[in-house]
Amino acid sequence: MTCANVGPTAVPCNPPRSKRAVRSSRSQRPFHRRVFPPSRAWFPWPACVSSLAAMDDTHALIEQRKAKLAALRQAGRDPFRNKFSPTVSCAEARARYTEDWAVAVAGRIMALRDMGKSLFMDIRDGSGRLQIYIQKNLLGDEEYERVKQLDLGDIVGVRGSLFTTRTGEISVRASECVLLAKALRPPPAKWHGLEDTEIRYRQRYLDLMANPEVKEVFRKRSQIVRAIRDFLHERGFIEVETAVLQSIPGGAAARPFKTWHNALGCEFYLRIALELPLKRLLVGGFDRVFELGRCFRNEGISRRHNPEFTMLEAYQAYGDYETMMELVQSMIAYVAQTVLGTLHIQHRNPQGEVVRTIDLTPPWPRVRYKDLVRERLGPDWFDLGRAERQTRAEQLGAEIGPNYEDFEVTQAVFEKLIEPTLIQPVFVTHLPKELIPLAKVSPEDPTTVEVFELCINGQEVAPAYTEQNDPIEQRNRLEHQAGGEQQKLDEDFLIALEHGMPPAGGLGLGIDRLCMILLGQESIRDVILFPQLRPKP
RNA sequence: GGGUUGGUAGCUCAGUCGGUAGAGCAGCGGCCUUUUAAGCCGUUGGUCCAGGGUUCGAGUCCCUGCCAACCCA
Repeated sequence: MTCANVGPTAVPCNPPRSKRAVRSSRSQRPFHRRVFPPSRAWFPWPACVSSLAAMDDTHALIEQRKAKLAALRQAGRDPFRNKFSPTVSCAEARARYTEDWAVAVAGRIMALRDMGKSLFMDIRDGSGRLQIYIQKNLLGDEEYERVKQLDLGDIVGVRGSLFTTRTGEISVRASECVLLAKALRPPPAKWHGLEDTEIRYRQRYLDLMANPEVKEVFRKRSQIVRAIRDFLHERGFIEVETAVLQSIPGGAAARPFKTWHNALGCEFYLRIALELPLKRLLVGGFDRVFELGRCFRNEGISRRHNPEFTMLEAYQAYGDYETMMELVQSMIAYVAQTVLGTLHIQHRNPQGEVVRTIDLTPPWPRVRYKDLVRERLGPDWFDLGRAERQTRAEQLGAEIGPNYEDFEVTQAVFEKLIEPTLIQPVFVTHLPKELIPLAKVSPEDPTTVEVFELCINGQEVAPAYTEQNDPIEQRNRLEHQAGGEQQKLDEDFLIALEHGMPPAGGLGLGIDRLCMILLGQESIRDVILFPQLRPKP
């Protein structure tokens, strides 16, 4: 739909930082206390959410529909049928049109054009739209009057034969038109679509009903996920499903959601990453595994952040970060080609103008972190004194904490100034080892680690490492990360590593963000069917 | 958490300087048997987000709250 300028992420991140922390770790923001004032006693819906949903059921529009419902029941007509079997979908009927073809179709009434003794009706099913033509002399007076009682939004089944109207539109000349489900509430719109963002997100069904392009986004999202699965299966990966409830949330630095198991009488956390269980599976002998799963982080909500989001993590034994580089590059190119039929992704603004084109044609450039920093911030950046660097960073607009180490200062500037400019895909490699304590040190430059961060559209989309498989080193790092809180150590994971984990490459990929990029959506809410909003009081 | 913008009929939106609450579509009643944003005539529909305040008088000005979007943390 739309795509505006991509702002900087500008969230200074404190190490240790996990690869899986695709979403920058953010400061805890307590939500407003939730207030539940006494509900109005006459109000029938406990969770009234919008003016549309809040239509009191004594509203005239609802009253009229209920009256029609009652009349139907009185006449012995069931307004909610159990079954009607269409022989074709609306799209099929149009695509495979032959004159006088007898069909049965079903769908929601989207438009009614009453001509007196005949009327036209547009119905829509999951496949698309189809016009129905209803004539009084074909149906008989009684049935015709019943059809005239139908409302926009009702779901009907129609039998008849195909023909083409004078203006060339494929239509069904109805011999029968039965109500399958009465809509008691009016549909949101006719041609404006539904624009109220709050109703769009809270009552997504209305959004899908009113805005075909929204439906297309989610259809494509489904195809994207499917293409990812196909690609990985083709490469010999197996898909697994690991536990969402964890007693120690690991694999990233993020605040978890807490929950409680009644029978076990203990606390659980919703997982914040998929990493640790998948590595256990490497130890167990699955050499290529992936999981597409929901992760949960108890942090802020924004255009780029939803509390629950979908991650892909893939691990390949006997691979390294370069293996994963090839993997993710091929995968995203495959997905784009398969789902979109192109490697050139156009992002448009609300006016429909192309604001940028992302070229996913492989190979994507690789650049070392330090080289990129020198190029953008000056060749002498790493030769500056501590104070001088901080001063320059602040001049450049980065927020620098008082106790920042040198690498943190650099990273803050990187995230604020460099990352947002990385629109075309690029692998930023060899990050300073302090920044990512969970990857393996690079033999060629021991101040860096074997990692990459894939940046597209000004955001980090997919980080990958050569995975740490030294259990002693891993324990040191995790202990450091836990800050001495032993209960946060996933002891079983460390024991697993002690049994020997093959050298491996690991990849994390934010599916929601990938969808944003591929589908040109500027808000994560537009690629998540039911984004989290504050519950209405 | 901070800033900005917004919340008016079922939907999309106007509402001037503070002076009777508006339009299109939807709905309802008519006319119309190939229309398609059908058309024509008539018509119903409002807790102007909520609560305070200023004022003779508030959709409009002020304060507080709620919800959302965007920007920033």
